[in-house]
Order: sequence, then structure tokens, then C-alpha cells
Amino acid sequence: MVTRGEDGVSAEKREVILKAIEELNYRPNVLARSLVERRTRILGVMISDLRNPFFGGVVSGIQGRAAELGYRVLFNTGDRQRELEEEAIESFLDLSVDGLVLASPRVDDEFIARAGHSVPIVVLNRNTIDDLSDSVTNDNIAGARLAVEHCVSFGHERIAFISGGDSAAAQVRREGYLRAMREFDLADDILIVEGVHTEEGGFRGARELLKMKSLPTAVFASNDLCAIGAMNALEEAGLTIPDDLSVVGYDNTTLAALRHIDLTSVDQPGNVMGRSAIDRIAERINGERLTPRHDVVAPSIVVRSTTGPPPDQRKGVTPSTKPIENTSHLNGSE
Amino acid sequence: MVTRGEDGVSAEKREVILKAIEELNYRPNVLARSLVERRTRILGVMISDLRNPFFGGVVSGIQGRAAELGYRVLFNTGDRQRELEEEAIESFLDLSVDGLVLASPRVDDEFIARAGHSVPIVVLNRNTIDDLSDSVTNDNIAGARLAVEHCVSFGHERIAFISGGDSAAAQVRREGYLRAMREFDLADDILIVEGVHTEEGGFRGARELLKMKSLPTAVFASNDLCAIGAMNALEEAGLTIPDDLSVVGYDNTTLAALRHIDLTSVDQPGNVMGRSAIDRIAERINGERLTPRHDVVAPSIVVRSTTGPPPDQRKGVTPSTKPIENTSHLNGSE
DNA sequence: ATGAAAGCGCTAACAT
DNA sequence: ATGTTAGCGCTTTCAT
Repeated sequence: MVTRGEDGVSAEKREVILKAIEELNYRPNVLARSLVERRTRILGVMISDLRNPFFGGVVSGIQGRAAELGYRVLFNTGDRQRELEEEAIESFLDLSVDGLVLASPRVDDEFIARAGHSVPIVVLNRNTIDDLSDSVTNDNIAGARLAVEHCVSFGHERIAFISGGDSAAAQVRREGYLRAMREFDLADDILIVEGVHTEEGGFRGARELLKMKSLPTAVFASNDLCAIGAMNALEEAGLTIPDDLSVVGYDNTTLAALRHIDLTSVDQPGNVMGRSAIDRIAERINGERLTPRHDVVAPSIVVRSTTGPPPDQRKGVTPSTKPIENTSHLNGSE
Repeated sequence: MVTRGEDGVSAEKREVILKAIEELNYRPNVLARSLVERRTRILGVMISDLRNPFFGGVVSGIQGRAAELGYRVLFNTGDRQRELEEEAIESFLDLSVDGLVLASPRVDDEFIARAGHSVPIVVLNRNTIDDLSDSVTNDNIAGARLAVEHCVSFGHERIAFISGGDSAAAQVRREGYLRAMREFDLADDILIVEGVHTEEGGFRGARELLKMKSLPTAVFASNDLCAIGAMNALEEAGLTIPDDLSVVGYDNTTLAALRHIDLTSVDQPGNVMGRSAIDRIAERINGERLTPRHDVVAPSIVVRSTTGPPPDQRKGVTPSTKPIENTSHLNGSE
């Protein structure tokens, strides 16, 4: 009672006990408490890729909101491998965490559904099919459309897409790209090369692009890491960005905001999404809601200096006077 | 016995039990087991700054080695704040983890010593004073010397240092800078501006530098983030790197290797250090060693394109023909 | 090889 | 207000 700050003890005795606790360096056994209380007040968070700076904002949001609600948070990662993700999640289930946040997981829907029987789950940036888990996503379809639209507004038509591999968000962004291209009557210009959500993935994707007989004038990469890798490959091939080719990324990570990169990118608010995830978990834990909820937050586009008009529309324009829209250098995704 | 793969059960019975486990979706209660076994097989890892890509390599190393040794790993971060770090660590102690890795912590020595009474601790990139905890560091004195020596080899004399704030590694790097400057008879050229181990910190530090009447010809920043922030400020002020000013970072993160940044940086092998940390923990857990051990790994310098000769030694050299030493673009710290 | 019993450190329910 | 007891789900020890 004393250790939990409850009443039912006289003030004098309380003092004695507290002193004894101090002296003996006593620490209540959380394991034993959790065993009998049947809850741990711990939330598990599985981050698919700790190296992707996008998750930095997500982590902050999760930590902040969890602390406000009195939960402890523990993190784990699957290092972009499905099997390791499964282990990480099993680990949390073994620990009997009270709730689970899965950030861009690549495990099966079935796996999530099964885990959902043991504990409330919120999935970030991916939809879930079962009735037990919630999701918080950014509208990747709309985000991809923003990217394409931005290029179109400059006059681009041949806009290629470097895909993001097997992640769920990547699939939706690809679909968003396809839809947007059709919407703008550019169905014939659709061009997709396969990539991965890493710098290496973007690098390879761009190399594929460079093999083609005629290059696109703009490239939309499935995330910032991928876009940066692509830029490396393109510039290594002697191309100038954005004069020869425009590049758009996704996530608006701190990387994109670096002056040396200054990448136009679709922004998704990781911090807000992290906070929402914790709110959804708390609702489930408290039994305040039994039906699934799927939050979708709106993306926006942050225009920096990697996008501009296509080459054929800037004849006579000298590089030094070309228009550069360049906003918010330091405005990362947090 | 069955769940632990032990013998002492007949094969037929075992099969029956395993089938029942499957059907009932039974999951052994790790909490109860840990309560009685007095160990959790869980290692806690507190990372001071999840946003710093240097720790990506550390995390991989830790995960890999821990998995090999049969430990589960859980991560937590203090988000660069001492108090949050303490909470994160308390959290792990409450959980009764079997071991604790603290990566570049900013908590007090006393705090670490106290925690060391409950559980084996290995501290990364910082020395510990007590007899109960071990440490794995890179030789920051030697690393700082490498940075200064590299500049000196180009002919630089006025080499400034942008400090890294209150982190332990930052203090040692500062000391290493001072020693190296004296060693190369450049004591009169010592110039330190205060920074922090973030992009913002480097940006501000460089702004301080820019206020001075005469600029240094080289800047050694306490880590890569800091160096990149400094480069932003310097280039915004119209300076060209490395023609007007050379820049060296520390950590050789994936950021430094980005083609658009291509930063000369002192490399410390995060992956190796992470693996060593787990080995030290395991030794302590198994009671194989009772005396503290302090591993020091040697840093190296990766030369890229942000360093070159000082302006006064390249008269008549046109920018296009200036020598650029540029190695290992994609050789990050992992 | 199998069963029964004790106890890890705590909370909750009941008794004093 | 305080003391006592049972039991959370497991492992370990001792009997069978």
C-alpha cells in the first residue's frame, strides 16, 4: 500500500516503512505484481526499421503520450526482416505487455490477428483486417497523388516511380502513383522500377532507370531513403537535379531537410501518428471501445530544391536564374 | 519440461501435450517463470539518442550477438535527456532484466554504480568508475588526434573544434583535440566553440565561428550530425567546402557516406562495439569474471571530400582540378 | 516416469 | 487500522 501511494496506513507507520525501503534499497518486484494483477502497464513497440529516421518522430510521439498516460514503453525492431519481427512481437507477448504498437510491420495479417487475441494492437502505416486491432495510417494514396500532382504542375509528364519493396505503405504508394498518373491522363507515361525502402534500394532502382533508352523527367521515390539513393545514382551518371530530372521523396524525414539534400518530399506527421496510436491502445485497454478504428491522417508536400520544370520547358533559362521553391529547411517530420 | 525441450517424458505423452498446447494456444507465462527462476533472459538497452544514426550499427551488433547467446533484447531511449534516461533505466531494473547496456548515457556515475548493484552493466562510449560495470569505448583521444592530424597533413594550422555538449564522448574528444593541437605545436591556434551532438548544435556552433574576425581554415566537429549542421551554416554564409574551409566529423555514420554530404569522418565501429558489450554482459551474468574490464577499440579516419588544403596553399589551383580524396562512399559505420 | 507439494513476491479478500 | 490467508503460473524438490 505504501509503495503504491495508497491510504489505509497511519502517517507515522508510513514514514517508518519508507525509511526502511530507502535503507534496504528495496525495489518492489514488478514481475510478481504483474503476475497477480494480470497486467504489466508496459506497452511494446515494434519498429520495422530503426535506421529510417522517419521513425524518430514516431518514437517521440509514442513516448510522450505513453508517459502522459502512465505507461512504460519498450522498443524492439525486426531490422526489416519478417522473421525477426515475429520474434520481437513474440517477445512482447511473452512479456505480457498490455498493448502493442507495430510500426510498418511486414508480418502477415494472420499473425497480427492471432496476436490480437492476446493483447490490443495498433498498427502504424498499414491497414489491418481483423476486428481486434486498430490502425493509424497516413493517406498514402493521397500522398502519392500530391507527389505526382506537384510534378505535373511543373509540366512533367514522364514521371517514373521507384517502388519501395514489400512494405505495406510501399504497395499503397505504388497504387496511388498509378491512380494519379491515370487521373492526369498520363497512363501512357507510367513507368515503375523496383526498389526498396533503403538508400541502396533507391540507388539500384535509379540504375535500372538509367538503362532505359529515354529517361523520365521526374522520379517519385517511395520514401526519402530511396529518393536519396536514387539521387546518388542519377548524379553519379552525370545528371543534374532538378535541371535534368526532378526527384520527390516521401516521409519528409530530417534527411530530406538537410541543406545538402534539400529534397522535396511528402510529409506524414510521425509524431502525431505515434500519439494517436497510444490513444487507441489506451481505449482498448480500458475497454472503452470494442469496434476497430482506422485513423487516416492527411499528408502534405514540402517543396524543396530537387524539383523544377522539365528540361524542355526551361530552354534559355540559365541555371542561376531558374526558379527554386525552397521552404522550411529544418522542418522535419516532427 | 515439454515446453523447455527437456527429457524425462515419454515420447507419446510429449506428443499429446504438444498437440494440446497447439490447440489451446497455450503460451507459458514468462512472468511466472522469471519470478521463480530469478532471471528473465532479457537484456535492456538504453540508447541515448535513437535519432543519431551511429546507434543503428550499435543496435544491430547488440541484437545479433544477443540472439546468438539466447538473450532477448529490449530497447529504450532517454531522448537525450538525463531524467528520461533514468526513468528508462529504472524501468529495466523494475523488469529485472539480466543485464543492461547503456549507450552513451548522460546519467551520473553514481546512478550507474547504484544500478550496478542490481544487475551487470556495460556502458558504451563512456568510462565507468565502479567495479561492477564494464565499458566499451572507442579511443576518442586517438580519434580526435586522427582528425587534427589529417587537417595538419593538408597544411592546416587554424583548426577549430565545435564541441559536443555534455555527452561523455564529447568531453574526451575535446580533450583529444586540445592534446593533438599542442602535440602539433598549434596551441596558439586552439579555438573551441560550444556545440551539441545534433545538427542544430553544429549549426549554432558554426554561426559562432562566423562571427569571429578571422575564420579558421578547418573545423573538426564532435560528431557527424554536428558537422553537417556546421556545413549548413558555413555554406549558407557563402563559404565553399573544402576550398574555403575543411570539415571533419566523427562517427562515420551512414549520413557521412551520403554522396551529397560525403563528409570526412572518424570511424568508430558501432557494430563491433555492440557485440562486445553483449559479450561482457554475458561474462558477468555467467559469473566468469568479477573484475571490471574496459575495452577500447581503435578508431580510423575515412577521408571523403569535405577536407582539402587550406585556401592559402592552393593559389592558382582551379576548383575543378583541386585534389579530392574520396573513398568508400557507402562505407558506413557498420 | 509421474505426482504432489512448496514457494518465488506480490495483491486482494477477508478477518480481527 | 492492522494481520492473515489464498493464489497468480510457474520451477524445484521430494515421494511415489
